[in-house]
Amino acid sequence: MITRAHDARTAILDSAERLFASRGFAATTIKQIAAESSQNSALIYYYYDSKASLYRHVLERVINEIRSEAAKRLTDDSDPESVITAVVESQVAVLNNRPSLQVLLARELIDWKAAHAEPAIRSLSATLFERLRLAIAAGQGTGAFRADLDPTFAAISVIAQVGYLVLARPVAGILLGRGTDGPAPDDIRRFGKHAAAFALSGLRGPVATDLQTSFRAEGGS
Amino acid sequence: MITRAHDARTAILDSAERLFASRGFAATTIKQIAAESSQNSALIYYYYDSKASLYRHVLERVINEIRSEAAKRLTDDSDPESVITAVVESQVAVLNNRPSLQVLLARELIDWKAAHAEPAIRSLSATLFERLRLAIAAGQGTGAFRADLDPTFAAISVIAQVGYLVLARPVAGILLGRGTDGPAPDDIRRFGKHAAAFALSGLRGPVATDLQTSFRAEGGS
DNA sequence: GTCTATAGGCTGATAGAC
DNA sequence: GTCTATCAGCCTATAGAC
Repeated sequence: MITRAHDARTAILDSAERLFASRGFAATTIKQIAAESSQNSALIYYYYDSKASLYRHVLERVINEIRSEAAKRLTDDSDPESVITAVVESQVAVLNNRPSLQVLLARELIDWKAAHAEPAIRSLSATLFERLRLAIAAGQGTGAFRADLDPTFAAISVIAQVGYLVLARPVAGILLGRGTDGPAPDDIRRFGKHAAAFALSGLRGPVATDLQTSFRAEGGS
Repeated sequence: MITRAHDARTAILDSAERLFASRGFAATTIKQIAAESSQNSALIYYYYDSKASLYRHVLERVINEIRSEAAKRLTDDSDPESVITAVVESQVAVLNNRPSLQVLLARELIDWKAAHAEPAIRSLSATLFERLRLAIAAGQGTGAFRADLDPTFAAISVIAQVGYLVLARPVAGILLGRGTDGPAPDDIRRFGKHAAAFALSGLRGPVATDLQTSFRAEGGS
């Protein structure tokens, strides 16, 4: 289960991930995966039932990595503002460290309407997203955040910012003057800081209430 | 140039747009397009040089529709806040009226890194996006918006919200309790209203004042 | 302009030697 | 486990009748 066999299996999975991410499922051939991983194309069918099965295994691994990366950054005792910052920072980290993860997920969304990833997305939704939503609702409860926003909509607005940078990478690159290769890693880091500040500012609302007179200068300190 | 010929040509274009949008370029075959449009598959090669050429024509038409739809909603004398609202509403309108337009653009981004759409995106960037960015900068100049945000980043945050709903449609659907088919048209309308409000709130900042000095009362909850 | 027929190439997948 | 050889089917694209 380990050593040579493990290596070949993993090499196939790695190459498949790269190619599925960069070209898409339909445009990637088994022979391309074999060549990229320096393995025999028939060996792919020894380890995986079909191209579709290989894709499902690739996707499963990607989803687990995204889940664990995100979970790692969320401690249980965070205040609402920290939760929001942590979520955005986690998006930036995944995006900068393993770009193909989110690209592959993006393709899954658009190519299969998330048919393979639906259980995983529901799971992430029930844990991570729900945590973000509850943090926003909690902030509204204490008066820290304006109460007239729908917490679910607001949570989507939080994740949408960096999410858009992933999904519309070439557009973001052009808008930032970097061309269609997309934003540079440092652009993404800086945009992440902006996104967190923008979201917090949007949540706090236009006027600090009498009960909640604390705010901090973002970007200045 | 009109009547029968025009009809066949347009029918091919229509079906190609639908199929390229829903399945992607590589997964769509010429015969599928022929069947969907009730035309002979060889006729497609009479009107278009190749599958790739047909795709480019489809994309060109889509881009022109997006551009004209967006331009229609932007008058020249709008104040900063109206510009932001108009941009978001224009996104919602396109998304609800012609969903395949933005899906096709999304696929172009991810499948070809916007290689075919780059000139159009640059053009849109130089007009529409620049207009949004300048509106934000103008608002900052009058003190209506907080000055510590990068106008380009802020403009991306504005368009990212509805943009994410398009690109991550199945995710948004799950998060909103609608399943992988994505948000309902009414969800999108309501989210559009939220997105404009959220963006304006984020831009206005925690205090409505022309002075950007702020109190330091950390952890004041 | 619209059709039938088909070429030529590549794809996913399998059989079977080692 | 890893390899070679190969098949059946589908794909884009073209030739040529009408």
